[in-house]
Amino acid sequence: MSTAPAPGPLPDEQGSRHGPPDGRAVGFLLSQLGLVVSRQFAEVIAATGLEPREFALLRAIAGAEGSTQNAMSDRLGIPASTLVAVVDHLEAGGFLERHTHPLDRRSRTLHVTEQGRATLASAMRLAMGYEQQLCGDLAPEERAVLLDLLDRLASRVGVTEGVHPGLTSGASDPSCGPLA
Amino acid sequence: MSTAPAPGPLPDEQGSRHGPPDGRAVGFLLSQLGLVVSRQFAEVIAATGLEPREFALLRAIAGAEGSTQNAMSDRLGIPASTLVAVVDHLEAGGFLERHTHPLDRRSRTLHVTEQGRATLASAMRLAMGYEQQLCGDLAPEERAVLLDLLDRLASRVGVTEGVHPGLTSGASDPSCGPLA
DNA sequence: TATTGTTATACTCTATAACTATA
DNA sequence: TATAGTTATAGAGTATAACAATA
Repeated sequence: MSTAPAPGPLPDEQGSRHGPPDGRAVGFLLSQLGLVVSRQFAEVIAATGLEPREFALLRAIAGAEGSTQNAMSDRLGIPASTLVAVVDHLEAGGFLERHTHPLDRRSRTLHVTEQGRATLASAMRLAMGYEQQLCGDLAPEERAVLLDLLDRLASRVGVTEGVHPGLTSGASDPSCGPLA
Repeated sequence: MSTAPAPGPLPDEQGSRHGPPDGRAVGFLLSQLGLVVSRQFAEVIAATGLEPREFALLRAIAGAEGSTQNAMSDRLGIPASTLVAVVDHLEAGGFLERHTHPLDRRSRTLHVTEQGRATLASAMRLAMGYEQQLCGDLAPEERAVLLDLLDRLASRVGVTEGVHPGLTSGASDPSCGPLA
């Protein structure tokens, strides 16, 4: 699947009245902003040694201590084979540990270490700081309005709450089909 | 550069008042929406045989007929070596032609064919249709408000109008630095 | 010697599918 | 026979640098 961006705003064609009345495109802006915000977010939390999806996984485990890799794979939409590498890296960094499941020795349960929790908290603070900075020009009511509008687009477009499509295996993703 | 997505919304930590008051994150929503919208847009215009960046290039050339590859490379922020493949594909599809520059035989000027123009117009209609569908739940004033808010975020975050960061070479991109 | 376009190389990312050890 | 995790392999995409033709 090509994850290539939308190519530009959509100026009116003279005469035809199909397009937006102002020649600007919500889709293009979202595509631009989404990419830039993702990159900047990655830069911001890089100070903690975490990549975004490692942060996401660590947070998910912290909220469901002792889950198996399989469970996490399902929950985050990350293919099992991909998850292995992420867990490897987090374990090598001392952020989490694998234990063998007491009842099923095929399974590994995942546990956040003390260092993992500290790092997670620190990454959380950085993330919230970035959110504040990103919205620094917006009055609180404006931010509320923006959140509402984005939420409506998100539900229209078929985005699952809290699950990022970038972590999901894209090819067989139905939400990625012709149109929602 | 990792273009990995932001990992999730940001629930309040009890006590500390650094985060958003509602536990939802504009950054995360933008990251989610941007990716999904990009994918859907690609699906929508795929009917024309164009990929998003081919669409972008074809549009740019149509608006600056006879430009050289170098000029286009600069303008869109696509590395010259990458542009070659895109132009190759567009030329093979009959959408544009390379001519040798009359004054400098190193340079190739780019020209949209008749078929290219027809296809471009068709892709444009599809794109505008997608924009309409995307914003179908929004009243016109709401859409105007959304555009205004997104524009303000975009300028704050350092997004160049009409230039998509996904086309730009990410590594050496200053707008991708620690923070804007 | 510098520049345009091209090609070659290397590197990252990811998905598919084989493989192991348990069940 | 089926499942959890792992490893291996192959493909897409892209950036870097070498290259040929021209200036």
